[in-house]
Amino acid sequence: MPASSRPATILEVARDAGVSKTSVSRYYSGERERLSASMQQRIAQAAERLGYQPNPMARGLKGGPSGLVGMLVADIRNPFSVAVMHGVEQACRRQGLSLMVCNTDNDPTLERQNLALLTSYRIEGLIVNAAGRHGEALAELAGGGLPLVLLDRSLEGIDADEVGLDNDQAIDIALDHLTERGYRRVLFVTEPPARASSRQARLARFESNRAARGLEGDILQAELDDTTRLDHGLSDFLAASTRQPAAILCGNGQVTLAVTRALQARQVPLGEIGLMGIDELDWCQLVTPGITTLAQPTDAIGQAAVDRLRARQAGRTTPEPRHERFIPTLIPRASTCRPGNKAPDATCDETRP
Amino acid sequence: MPASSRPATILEVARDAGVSKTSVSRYYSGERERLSASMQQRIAQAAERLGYQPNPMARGLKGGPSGLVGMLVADIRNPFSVAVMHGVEQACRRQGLSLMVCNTDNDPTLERQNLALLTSYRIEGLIVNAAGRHGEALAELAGGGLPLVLLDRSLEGIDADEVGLDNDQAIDIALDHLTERGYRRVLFVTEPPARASSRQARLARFESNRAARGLEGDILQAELDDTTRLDHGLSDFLAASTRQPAAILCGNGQVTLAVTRALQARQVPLGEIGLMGIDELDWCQLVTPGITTLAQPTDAIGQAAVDRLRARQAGRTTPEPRHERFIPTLIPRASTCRPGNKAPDATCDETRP
DNA sequence: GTATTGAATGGGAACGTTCCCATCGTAGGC
DNA sequence: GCCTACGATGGGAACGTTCCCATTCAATAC
Repeated sequence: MPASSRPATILEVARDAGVSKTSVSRYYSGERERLSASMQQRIAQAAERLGYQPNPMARGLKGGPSGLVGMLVADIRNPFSVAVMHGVEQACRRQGLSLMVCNTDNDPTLERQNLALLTSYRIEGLIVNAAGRHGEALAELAGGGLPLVLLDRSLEGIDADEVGLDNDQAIDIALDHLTERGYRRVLFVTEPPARASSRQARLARFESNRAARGLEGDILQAELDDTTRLDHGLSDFLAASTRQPAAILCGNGQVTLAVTRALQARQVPLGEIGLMGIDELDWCQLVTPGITTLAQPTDAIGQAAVDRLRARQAGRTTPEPRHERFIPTLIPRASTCRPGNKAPDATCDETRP
Repeated sequence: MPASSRPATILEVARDAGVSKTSVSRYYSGERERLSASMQQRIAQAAERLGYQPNPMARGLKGGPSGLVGMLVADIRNPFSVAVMHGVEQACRRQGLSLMVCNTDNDPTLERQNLALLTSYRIEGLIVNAAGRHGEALAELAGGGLPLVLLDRSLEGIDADEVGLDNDQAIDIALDHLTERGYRRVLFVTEPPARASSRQARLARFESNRAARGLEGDILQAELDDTTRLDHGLSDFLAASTRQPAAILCGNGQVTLAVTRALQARQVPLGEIGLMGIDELDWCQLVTPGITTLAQPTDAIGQAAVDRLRARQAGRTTPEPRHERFIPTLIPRASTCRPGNKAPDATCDETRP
């Protein structure tokens, strides 16, 4: 409590308790049981009296465990990333770990800088959701023994644990749903997949399975701030879809936002033109008539990432890298409800499911 | 580049370059100019060769500047917090500072823990957006000389710099707008203001100025997960508003979300019943017919917070704590457009402004 | 030519920990 | 009753920096 300007050191506590600094150190380093009861008590009292708090800097210098986990997030403004981050955070807390998050704003330079920052703080594990340039730096770290988990991404040349959505299943569920609702043409809209493996995976699955299901369709790749391109792509698709019921499938939440804006701008009636998105967002329920989504189990994903990290930390051996894939939950709403749908299910009756 | 398992130390660089560790230290501590050209070059080469990177732990131990700024965020899932955080981050980057963010999930215990974590890493400044319990700990830190900026909150007994919305002006702008659009009754919906000063400020201003403008109205305080209470409050207000054009003013973005959900559940026609929110969100434009909001300049707020921090760091003296208040921008949409509005402005003509 | 300066550089002690090793009892085995 | 061993404790050397101080050397002032 007596918060002098300079925090108390282990030596001061030791003096105050009349013991050696080694004993105090032991008390705080998980060797508490090795100490006699009376000593434990004296140390506890002295520490309380002086408001002692171990200095992680000094601890980290000497090489002790830091209890720190690092996380690299590509875009902190993406609600999906935040949701997963929240899951990671909770999981860390349960394990007594601290989390240090860095946002890279999709900038490879920042990515590298933040990576340097995190490693310099001696993190014990790293969860990466960042882009993909500079994979070498990551590979190097992983090679050096740092437990590494790739979140929603895989990186070429890196053989690390991965945690994320089961992209194939997600696309299948989406196509099933759209087919069942009577749509015969589907446009898949995605951000440029070059740097994000999950985009690639979704795109690839869409390409290979669309035709197999007898669906017509197309693909639109666009940077989301390039509204012109997006608009044109959507127009073309809509123009070509006068004969068959058509739907749009959005590759992630950001895409859903951009597409919904574009559709609203041209006053496209949702439902008649189907709209479906991967990632559930606050507002999908609110936009008339409600947008059908595939919700990712973000908490579970975060938890799984931390679990993988711990497993790596514990096991001296380096077992097969493990890939954990989660199945999304379909949240059907009226944006995928054709007016003339012959086999309407319950969802299609109400406006707000 | 040669990433040996253990990172290179300053001593190794010194040996490799054939100079003393002191010189290398100087090279990395901003005293580079004091070194001769040839020495600078030799050090740079050696460092490059060995992949040297100063160890912030050791640096922090010795008491040198950490270049670290800490930030405590009450709720990372609140888009407003994230937006400000992003502003802070950018500002830090420009100043060459690193940012360490901790989410407290509105939990006082976590708040205390994270505070301990941040201070133990020798942060040079702290930006706080957290609740309000444990103000003593903060006061203590500020008293100890740590530059402190309160973000969107003020805390009793703490005389620190504050940055945030000009709550009085915000409420005034909102009331002006609603009046102008012809609404005569206004319900102000807010989360419990006990712990957040900005909620208190908005509430107080609403209470004092509503009547002064000749508006009828009421106040609804509710926890947002208590949907029953929210529903009842809204029903009561709507039931009592049959004679006069009525509008709902939401105290922040979270409230806007909850209220919009509740209104949609009871199929209230937006516009006829006015709806307006403080905080601009992705989807406010998308929900039919568009929700009028007051947008906060989040980037500017984040930047200002960092500016305050720097000013404190620089000035040895402790000048008056300064309060910086930002004016929001009105984004008028059709949710505040009465069908029978006598003096419609441009906005009311289009569906999606 | 000597004294004075100041710039460029280096040596070594801290910073607060952890951890290896040494020391001290004391209990158990003979 | 002595030796062994083990449990409890303490001393001191690291860890990688920074920073105070000392040293060197050349240039300038007398």
